[in-house]
Amino acid sequence: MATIYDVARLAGVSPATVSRVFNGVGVSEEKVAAVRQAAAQLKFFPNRTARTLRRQSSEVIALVIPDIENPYFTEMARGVEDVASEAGFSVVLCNSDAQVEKEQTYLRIAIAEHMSGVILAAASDRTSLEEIMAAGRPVVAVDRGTGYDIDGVVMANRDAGRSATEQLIEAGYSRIAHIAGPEHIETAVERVDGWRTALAAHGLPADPGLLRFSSFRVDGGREAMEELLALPEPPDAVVAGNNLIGVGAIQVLTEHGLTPPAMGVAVVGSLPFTTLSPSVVTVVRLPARHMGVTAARMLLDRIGGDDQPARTIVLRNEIQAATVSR
Amino acid sequence: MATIYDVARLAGVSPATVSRVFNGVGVSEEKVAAVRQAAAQLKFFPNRTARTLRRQSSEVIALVIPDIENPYFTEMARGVEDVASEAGFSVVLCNSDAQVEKEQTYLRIAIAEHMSGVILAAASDRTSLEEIMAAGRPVVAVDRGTGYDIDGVVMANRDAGRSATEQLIEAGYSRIAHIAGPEHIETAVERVDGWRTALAAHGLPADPGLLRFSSFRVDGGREAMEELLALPEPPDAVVAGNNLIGVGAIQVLTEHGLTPPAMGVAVVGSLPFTTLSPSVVTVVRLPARHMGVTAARMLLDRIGGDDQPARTIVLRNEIQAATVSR
DNA sequence: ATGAAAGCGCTAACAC
DNA sequence: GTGTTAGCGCTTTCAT
Repeated sequence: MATIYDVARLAGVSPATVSRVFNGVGVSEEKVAAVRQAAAQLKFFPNRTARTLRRQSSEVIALVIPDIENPYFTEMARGVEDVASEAGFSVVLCNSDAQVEKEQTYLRIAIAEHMSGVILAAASDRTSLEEIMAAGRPVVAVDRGTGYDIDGVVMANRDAGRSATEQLIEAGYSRIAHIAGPEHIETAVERVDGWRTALAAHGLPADPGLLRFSSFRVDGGREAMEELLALPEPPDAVVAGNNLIGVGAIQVLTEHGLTPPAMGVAVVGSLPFTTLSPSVVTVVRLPARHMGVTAARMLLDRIGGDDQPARTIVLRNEIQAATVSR
Repeated sequence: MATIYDVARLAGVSPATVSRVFNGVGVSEEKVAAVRQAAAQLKFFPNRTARTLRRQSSEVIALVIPDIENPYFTEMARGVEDVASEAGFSVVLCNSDAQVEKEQTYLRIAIAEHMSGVILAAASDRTSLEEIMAAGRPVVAVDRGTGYDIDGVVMANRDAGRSATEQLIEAGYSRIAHIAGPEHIETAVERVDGWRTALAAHGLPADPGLLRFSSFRVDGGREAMEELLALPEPPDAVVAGNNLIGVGAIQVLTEHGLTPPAMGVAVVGSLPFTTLSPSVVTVVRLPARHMGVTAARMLLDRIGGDDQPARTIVLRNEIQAATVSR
């Protein structure tokens, strides 16, 4: 690999001048030409590691998410990436696999690699940001809060849980179960809250047996749905706590010949790649891409030196109601 | 941020000793203890940028894929990640968005950031690897070949196309269309080949109107399926060139009241998050995770200095036939 | 506008 | 086993 010195020698200038050419500051026309020509000839690309070491910062941001196989997060990632690359930043995607330890490792890498900032969908409410905050790197929380006083972008989760439930009530269902995500994740708890609120508002029972905490994954949805169906008095409808739970629940229902709307189904989150007709399942669409875009903008602002007090932005959902009921 | 010098001073040793402690070479028990204690107190983490600059290599590999929203690639990413992190490497995921220019940018970043190697699912047959190869960084191709003499892991695409088609033939369909991926992508072309072969072997027509080149995405599948249905003489079955095309095609069929098996459907690739019964659609399962695992192992071997001639590994598929026909 | 030179934080010879 | 020291390739004062 050619260095700045090789280019300088070939172009007959100093290393400093080569650096200036690549950083767009005042250099005379002729020298610019000479340097560019020499660089091309040597296939020179500036060594980013050296630049980062010298500058103590790099145009890279980290996006840490708990499940790279969940389309909700990849859609968000696209939003982040579009904004970041527009601004000349690269995004490195880190999959914490919902484990606090892995997450911690990635946060340390972000510090140690001089990344400019982090967008984080926390693995749990036990996530620690001490180190990264001590390092002075800006962090924006997405999807879930963190317990720290930092910027954040979240969905209107209570609303989402409530609307999903209300749609089922309006469609005439009355024994409405809820398969929620893990109890230690904020979004899950808030959606449960919405489900409770809606039931209470309509004088329906929130039978504890109808609430299942599960994982935010397909198998979690499957297991919980099986349990619900095995109940002495099964529900006649179910609210799925996220997209993957929805997929799992519907799979099980299909296997039992209870394809919606035989049993009512409402899902918080878009159904990824569904082949179902949109008329049979109520979906509360969560603007994942928009969340990514917003978070990236906030982070870039912070990187740019913005130091106003921390803000949290709550994104509104869009409901897409089933038109068919049983 | 504390440096190695700060730690050395506090622990009463030389910077070199601190370095040794963090790199696991012979240091006396007491000094190790002193250094660890000092490091903890100062919240010291080794600066990776500096280490990378010095060592001229970093324990990071890049995984460049054309569509981060496609579960096929994220599943593969998990495989890569599992192997890599086991070996102490981090993976940075780069989304080329199927654009050769973006891909080129990421490859340059990989060079400039001293990453140890790259796993690449090429955006197109025009992908250039000149620079990265000149930089001496190992590259392993996945999913698609590259036209360069490098290691690769690919699926048995012809087989996949052929098996998918034959399943439909055996189920009694005779006018079998194929919605393929882009014509400039190897995997797409090979699957077309398999489709042709199967039809020929059974004396069925490969009507040119029944072959549609499209994008490897849901909307590509949708458009092509609409076109096929609008034909004066529409097909009675269709082979989808990948998972997302399959989703799009089935969506359109459902909207037209032609849910499989009213029209036969076979998909090359697993249907992500499907809520359909497995009995109605034939699926050729592609071992995406395994592909990632294999590629990561090959890359790590190369990084470790392995210099045997380039190998290409072809992964076998598993067919999961529909049990219901019309 | 340009060059000389210092130094970012770490590692790896090389001495002892 | 441990310390000294010279860079890795770049940016950035400070002179000129």
